[in-house]
Amino acid sequence: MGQSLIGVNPTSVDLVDVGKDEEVKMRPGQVLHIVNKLYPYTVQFAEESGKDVTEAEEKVQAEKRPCEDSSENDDIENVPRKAKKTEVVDTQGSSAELKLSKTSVFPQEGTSSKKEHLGHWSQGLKSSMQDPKMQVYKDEKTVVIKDKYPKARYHWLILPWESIPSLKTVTREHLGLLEHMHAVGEKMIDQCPARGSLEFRLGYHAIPSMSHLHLHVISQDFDSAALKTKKHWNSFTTEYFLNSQDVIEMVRSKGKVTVKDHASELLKLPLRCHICKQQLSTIPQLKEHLRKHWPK
DNA sequence: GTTCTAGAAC
DNA sequence: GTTCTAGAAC
Repeated sequence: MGQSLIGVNPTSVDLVDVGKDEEVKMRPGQVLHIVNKLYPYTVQFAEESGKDVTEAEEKVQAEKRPCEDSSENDDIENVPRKAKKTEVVDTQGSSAELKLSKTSVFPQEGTSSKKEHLGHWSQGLKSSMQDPKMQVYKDEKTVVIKDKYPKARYHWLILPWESIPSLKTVTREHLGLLEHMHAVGEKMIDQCPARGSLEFRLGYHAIPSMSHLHLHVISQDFDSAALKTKKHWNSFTTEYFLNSQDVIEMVRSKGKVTVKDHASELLKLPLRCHICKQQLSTIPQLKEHLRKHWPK
């Protein structure tokens, strides 16, 4: 869902959709008074050393260093950084009963009942994707980061700059973007020194844990210390993992993505090698088995 | 999504 | 006794 801003007209509420290609230019420090007649807000754009999303898009510094594994990832996740895009300041005491309509301003800000959402772990990608130290590639539409807990030797996430919560909100309007994300994923593979020896898959989790649409690009060795549970395994090796190409085709034909009802049960399936289909009883045994399929 | 750990499984 | 999994996390 795209963000929307509410007009300043004090007597009527105008919703301006800026979701697609938001063109609301705000400068750091500029103050925008967003006034829902019942719920006044002041949105202030905090300074961010020239790293506003829109600016980042304009820069389009298509830098690529996919596979050169640099140092260890700094653990800067879930720390709600001050230099976010916007700050919402409640200029009036908030009344508990007054809720912003669903299509209202900044979905993640919540209303008042429950707070934290931006600092919640499920929102982690939103901050990671903005962190230059995490970015491995970026262009006008997307950014690529390495999965913080890679489940294989190579595991990237392709994310759109546009705020799309998940596949649930994807429509035909997004087809071009989905195809671009796929193309970027393949470009990452092309750049990878192991492209000749490892297989790769590109796809989405049927029921992702992390908010913000993200395409997984993962090598099929599954040689990773972060791969620890049956859920991990099955989320990448059963139909829980939706091929990017299939998703694109589904959006093209149906205009949306539907997920099978039993998707969540797939995570409980017995451990089975994705290559030879042998069943293993524990994760350690599975990991030992996988070595047989490693490239020589 | 991960961490932690109780208790099931071996 | 050790390994391993699965569910809570205020």
